[in-house]
Amino acid sequence: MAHWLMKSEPDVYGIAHLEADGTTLWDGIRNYQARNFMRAMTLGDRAFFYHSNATPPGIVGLMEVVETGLIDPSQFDPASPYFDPKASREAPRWDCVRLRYQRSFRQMLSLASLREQFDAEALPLVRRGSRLSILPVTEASALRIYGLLGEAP
DNA sequence: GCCAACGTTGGC
DNA sequence: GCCAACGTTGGC
Repeated sequence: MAHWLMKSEPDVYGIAHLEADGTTLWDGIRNYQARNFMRAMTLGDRAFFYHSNATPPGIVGLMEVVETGLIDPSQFDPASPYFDPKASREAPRWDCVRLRYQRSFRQMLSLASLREQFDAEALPLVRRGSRLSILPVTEASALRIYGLLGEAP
């Protein structure tokens, strides 16, 4: 069971939306490195839900991977902002996973706090200018994150 | 609004 | 294949 961190803007799709929906398709990822991390996910993996473009940005909750290897349907939809004219049903380019809401943490763990606790090697998220919307989290870093939050793993 | 990081595109 | 220009993400 691996840990990941996945970013979403709370105004677009925040943890409150996921809590209401129960599960969600993590679609619209159009970055190959992020896509490849999704491909590496396995059932039962955990993902920290991170609010980006928020004030402050930070980790707000926890999700579980419940389906893997799904084709992202938005790439075929001309009306979608994620439409990709280079993708076809015969040769899809983007896939995604399904995530289930697990819980919201009692407090947010802000990026500023994470920067006090981790260097970029231990948690690449804290690197200045980091843009990747999906990142792996080592088990050591995951345990420390739970500890800082006062939450059980 | 500015800037850092970095992927993509296109000219050659 | 190189590289400059451009676009996007996202923090501050």
